[in-house]
Amino acid sequence: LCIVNTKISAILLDNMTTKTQPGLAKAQLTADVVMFTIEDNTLEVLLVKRAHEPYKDQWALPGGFLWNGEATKQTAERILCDKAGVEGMYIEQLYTFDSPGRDPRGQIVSVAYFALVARESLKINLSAKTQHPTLFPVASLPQLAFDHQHIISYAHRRLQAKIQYTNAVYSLLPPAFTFNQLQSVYETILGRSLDRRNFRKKFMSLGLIRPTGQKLTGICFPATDRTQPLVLS
Amino acid sequence: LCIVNTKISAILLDNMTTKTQPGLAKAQLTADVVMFTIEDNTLEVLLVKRAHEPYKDQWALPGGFLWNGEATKQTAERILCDKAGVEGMYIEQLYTFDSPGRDPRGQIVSVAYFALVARESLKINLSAKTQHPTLFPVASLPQLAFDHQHIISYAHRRLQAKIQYTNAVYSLLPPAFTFNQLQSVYETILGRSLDRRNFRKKFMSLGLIRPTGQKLTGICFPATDRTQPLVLS
DNA sequence: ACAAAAGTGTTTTCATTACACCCATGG
DNA sequence: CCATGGGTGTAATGAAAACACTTTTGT
Repeated sequence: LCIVNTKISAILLDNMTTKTQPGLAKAQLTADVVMFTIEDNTLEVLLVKRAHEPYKDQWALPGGFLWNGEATKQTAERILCDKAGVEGMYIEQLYTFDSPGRDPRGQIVSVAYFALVARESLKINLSAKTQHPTLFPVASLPQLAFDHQHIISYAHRRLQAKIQYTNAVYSLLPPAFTFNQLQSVYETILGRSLDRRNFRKKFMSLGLIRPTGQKLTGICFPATDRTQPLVLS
Repeated sequence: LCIVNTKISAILLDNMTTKTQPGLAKAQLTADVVMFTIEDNTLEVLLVKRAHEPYKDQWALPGGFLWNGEATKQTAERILCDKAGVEGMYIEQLYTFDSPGRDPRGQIVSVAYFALVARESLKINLSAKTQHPTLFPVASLPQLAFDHQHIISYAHRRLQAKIQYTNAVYSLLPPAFTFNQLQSVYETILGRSLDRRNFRKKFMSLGLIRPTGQKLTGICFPATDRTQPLVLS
């Protein structure tokens, strides 16, 4: 199997400069976004209803084809801005999905992104053009188009891993929040309950939280400079 | 900025089914592979010499365009097989690089893979077609084409993180190896020295190593079933 | 026999887990 | 006054880090 390819690879190398040989894939690139938010202690993801075939009228991740000169991350941000009216959200590349056959229209490769947005800053745009963007609880998703169910599972696992070693979770919260709200976000994402005292101890030792001093209302601000741990007052 | 896009996004949505609108990017997809190996306590990466413009005669990661019906992972494996004569290596998707301008020929998106191969199983193919595949120490790379320097740095960081929680590093070793060889691989990748006793203790407690009993030669086999810890004899 | 590499245990420190009662608020 | 939610500390466990001498092998 290995040796047979030698000859063919010569064609490939020529292709790298001529760019117009048969056999070369005419893959198309899309960006799909898994946008998470939290509402009523439930982890939710933004879906849209497909207006066209394939998978017409089924729910799907918001996504779209790249524009000229655009990076996939910009595509993802643009799409999210259109559907959810939110800019400057936390967004990162998740994985590139490219199994042949994942899209019946042909070889369509999707660079998936995952985004975190606080529910408060979401302004979902329900005009006819936006394909009815809707939040669904991750725990009870409808039937999804393409391999989007798989992409969401992957994103959920990434999110669970990510909150263990980063402060990305702040993106899901308003600028000021209580310790219990923070813990509740963790519990929601991880799907299990955590010990209140240990949770507080851990977070305090990380120096990522600054107490506001507003004791009775129990409000904490996220550290403004998140690279530099802040001293407790 | 956000609202202006609403109108344009309607065009995009139509495009999603018609597929032939102006403004849509005609991006091309390539796979590039960062193949690591270890030789003489040095971490090395496989590079090829570009035969054509752009960056003619400069060193670059082995890579190539997708074929029809091929997944990018297959592309990466095929390329590695051509240049390094190795099949069944450890390979995983690294990241997708797509900054506009990364390739002067136009919008060329690269799905980067990273691979680990034991030096012994490498049979580098030096025919004229293979662009002189050569191993370079990661610590002293030549000037590289495109953003390949950046991709290699990213891969190196991923490798450093990965060996902390997986046994992927076995792919860099022959089937039988000594404890010190194993430790040496870790030290090479991490770029710092580790305590011999703690290293052995840690690995033994993980149950991922099986002693061969061949005490004087000090050979250990990697566990054949790596999901099931093995009992020590 | 000398030098270089391989083998071996103990102690300390730190992070993680488990666990229960008091206080304040609002109805 | 009762129920709910918010606040707090200690003890046990387990993992990680620091640390030095003996044995073996090859020259």
